[in-house]
Amino acid sequence: MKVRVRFAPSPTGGLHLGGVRTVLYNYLFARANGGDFVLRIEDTDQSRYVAGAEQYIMDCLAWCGLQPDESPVKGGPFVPYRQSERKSMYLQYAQQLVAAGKAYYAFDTPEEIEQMRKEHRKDEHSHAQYDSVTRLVMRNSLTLTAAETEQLIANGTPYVIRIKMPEHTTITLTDMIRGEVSFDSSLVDDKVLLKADGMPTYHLAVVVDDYLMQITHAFRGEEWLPSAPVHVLLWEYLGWKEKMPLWAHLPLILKPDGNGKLSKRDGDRLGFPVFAMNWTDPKTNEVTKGFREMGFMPQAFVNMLAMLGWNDGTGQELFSLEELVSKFSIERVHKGGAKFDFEKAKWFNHQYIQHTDDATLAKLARPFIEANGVSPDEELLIKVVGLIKDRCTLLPDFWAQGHFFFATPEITEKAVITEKWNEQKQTFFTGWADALATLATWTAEDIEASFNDHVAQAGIKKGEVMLPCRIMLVGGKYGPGVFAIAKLIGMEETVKRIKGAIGS
RNA sequence: GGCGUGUUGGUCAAUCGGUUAAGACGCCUCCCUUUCACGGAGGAAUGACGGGUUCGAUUCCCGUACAUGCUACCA
Repeated sequence: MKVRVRFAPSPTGGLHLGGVRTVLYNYLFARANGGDFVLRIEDTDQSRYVAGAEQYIMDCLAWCGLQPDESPVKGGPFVPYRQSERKSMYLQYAQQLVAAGKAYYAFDTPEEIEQMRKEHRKDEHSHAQYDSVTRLVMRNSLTLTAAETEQLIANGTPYVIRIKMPEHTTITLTDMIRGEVSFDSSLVDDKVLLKADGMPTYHLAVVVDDYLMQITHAFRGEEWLPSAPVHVLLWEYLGWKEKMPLWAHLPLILKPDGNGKLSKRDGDRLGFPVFAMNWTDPKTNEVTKGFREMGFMPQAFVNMLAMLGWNDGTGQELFSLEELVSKFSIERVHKGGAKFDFEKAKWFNHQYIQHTDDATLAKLARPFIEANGVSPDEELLIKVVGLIKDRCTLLPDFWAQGHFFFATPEITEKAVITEKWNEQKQTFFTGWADALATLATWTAEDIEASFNDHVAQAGIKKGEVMLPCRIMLVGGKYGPGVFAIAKLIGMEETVKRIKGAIGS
């Protein structure tokens, strides 16, 4: 049987780190097994619909290089891929369950349910949920006569269809990561399968669609584990047990400080992105930073995510996507959640920058440089990138570390020059600047040789003028070797900067 | 509260009964660099607790603690 996996997000906002990792694991598994990777949009909750979220999710996948084989826009043999467009398909299965005595109609209003919960919460040992004991006192097709039920439906009374959980049955499933996990059916409530608006809930939709789309392996977050018994039962009740996918519940990604699931809020609070790309909330216009805009390379981002909860056992940390495809194994995924470490994430990006050729890097860095209003010549940019990549961790660093190559910098550390300034230095720099203008060849070596000559002539220590020289050219105490900088910005500009600095 | 899941340094983590308990990030020291990084060499730092099983437990089992997830007509 052909391997088929799916990523099934709900289009309600930005795409979280954990979501991308789920996509990644799906993708790797599909590729490694010659299978299909499906993107299915789980938009059954119309009240949570967010405009643009679906497109945004697809854009994120494209940026990461994790494109689905089948999706709402790409199509495929199992169209449609949006659950809202599949609405009409679910009722029959819900009815089939009712007919088989595995589900029932429930007419309770939200207020009535809330009332029931309130009463049961008073009793410490009660479950306060719609289950095998409480369903006997609620308004549903189990407590009403068949005629009453039919009448209510005929009258257009809103109803939902709930699964009828069996009593005292142990439901066991084998998780690819956790092994056998079992639950007591009595402790699971009668989940709503079909909502009053005719839409299925996630529970029905995920089973029906996974069956219809012939999904063979289902990866999802650990937060779904408690409802897994409902899904297992549904596969059984619908008569599809043989076709049930193999489950894998992925560990959670935790916040760096304290504990708990990593949320968008933690990113804002601690100053790092949580979403793959910038997300603008269409209602509030609030922008949440993304890894892309913060200057991560997609390959580094993906590599980092792969290592968050998985390793190949050898200690290797840098993997190309192709390598991941061949080496990834779901069995080696960790059971426990991992705290997200932004410092480590940055390290990955630094590694990728070092391993990327200068021309490619120049293209990646360009938008972050142009964001500052300059548009350097491609050849120059490539040289600059090569000179400063060592000290760049994120793409915007190419501007921070290299802006002085593109425009005369503002001197921000003037004190370094002025504090110990004297006649001797004045003479040295004036003389050297003039000498530079007559230099036969403009190489870093020649520039330095000239510098050394003048240092000797002036009778001062090289160390006394090196740093001031750097400040004149760069503006601050950073950057690559001074003579390499002079070489690249050219004779005229070098002389201009030195004279400009002396003059002021 | 109930149920599920998890627990090796600050963080990510290797180990599939016997090791001086890898490696990486971060941190500290030194070297390199007349800037800052990069790089190099060192260093500090780990099996939650209590019982078993075993010749021997980080590893297997049971408790406890702690953490976390879920307990919606949300996914």
